[in-house]
Amino acid sequence: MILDAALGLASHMGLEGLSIGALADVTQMSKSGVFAHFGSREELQIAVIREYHARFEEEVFFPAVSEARGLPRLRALFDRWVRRVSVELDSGCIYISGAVEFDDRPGPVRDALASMVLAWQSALERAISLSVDAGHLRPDTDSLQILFELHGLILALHHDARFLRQPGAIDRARRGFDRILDACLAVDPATVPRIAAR
Amino acid sequence: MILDAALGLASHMGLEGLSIGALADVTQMSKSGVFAHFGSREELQIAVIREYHARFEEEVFFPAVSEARGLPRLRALFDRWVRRVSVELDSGCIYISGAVEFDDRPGPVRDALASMVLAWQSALERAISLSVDAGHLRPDTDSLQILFELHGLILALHHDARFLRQPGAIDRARRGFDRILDACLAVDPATVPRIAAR
DNA sequence: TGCAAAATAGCACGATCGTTCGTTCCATTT
DNA sequence: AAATGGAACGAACGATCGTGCTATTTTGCA
Repeated sequence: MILDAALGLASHMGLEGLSIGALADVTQMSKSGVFAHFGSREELQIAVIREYHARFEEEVFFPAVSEARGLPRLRALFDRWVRRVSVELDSGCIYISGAVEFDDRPGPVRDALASMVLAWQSALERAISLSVDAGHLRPDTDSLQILFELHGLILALHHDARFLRQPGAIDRARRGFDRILDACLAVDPATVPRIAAR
Repeated sequence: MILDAALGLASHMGLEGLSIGALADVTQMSKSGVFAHFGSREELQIAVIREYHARFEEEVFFPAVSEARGLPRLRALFDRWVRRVSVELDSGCIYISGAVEFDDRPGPVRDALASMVLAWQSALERAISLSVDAGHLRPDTDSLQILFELHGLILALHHDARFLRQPGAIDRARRGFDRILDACLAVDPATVPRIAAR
């Protein structure tokens, strides 16, 4: 319950803005009562990161891996990723806000955050590579480059939707996805039945 | 001099992490001496944003508009943008960090930040539209979509270079730029002599 | 039902935050 | 020579921060 409140608070104020006092107010507990559960603010932040990671896996990664490997799975991953970032229209992505807050603040919090982000990125890169192996994407596809550009779409979505409050950012992200992958589609139509269709 | 120090501090700690006490330490002044120049913390933050905007214009926008309109100018804009975000490898982009910090914190600071970002985005969009008008890009080019994707490349660059400390992010951003624009190049080779070349 | 253990509350601490106030110093002007 | 203005200073304020310590309450198990 405390973790849940902490996650909600951190999504609004960022990991740095997450204070034990505010968390105590929200949970109707005393500061020391909250504090005892974590032992330090850093541990609280790390616990929040881990919890966010678990939910991210549950809502984005796990449901998507049940899709057929290759483009369908990749599309499902991106689609759920988009939904996660934009549905959280009033609860920002901790991966993104944390990356900005801790980009030059070394320490265990940054390490925890980075390892989670890297884990997600490598999972996504694997899905891209699998699409190549499955023959859906051209063999000379640079999967790390695709990863970079897809990540950029999500970051731009987060920026435009959350900061600039521009509607239509979701569509732009999806259009970007299609455009990026269209350029890498395998030329042999036999190997790609109709997977690329929206 | 104070503003200069404030900018350096804000690039490292973010606009929210910029404190008057720390600024006084850096400038070897008293807190009240610093404070008197701005009247409030919010005014200090806004002054920093304005100063950053001025420097951004000076280093990115103004030199690029001296290039021939169309693709050369657009490429120059992106190139200087990339350099600004990555050269500041140890002094983050305030536009980007500020967008995350103030994405759900209404007020004059957010307004100032948003207006600067929007100004820059519309300037970039104009450069894209000009490339269409000049015949360098296909007439059916969606300039706002291009803007969205280019912005994504910059954000991904900022993320990978600053947070993940991954070398090669600059190249990925540049490659992304080429890929995005290659797909929109006008088909008539007469109108595009050799502008698309790296 | 009783008892150990865990959870929570209460209180206080040093530090830092933004801000206000009165004062001093120096340069410029009258 | 006197008066004025701006800039910086030092001290202090209330608030909040994270973090200890010590009771007290609640919980789960024998």
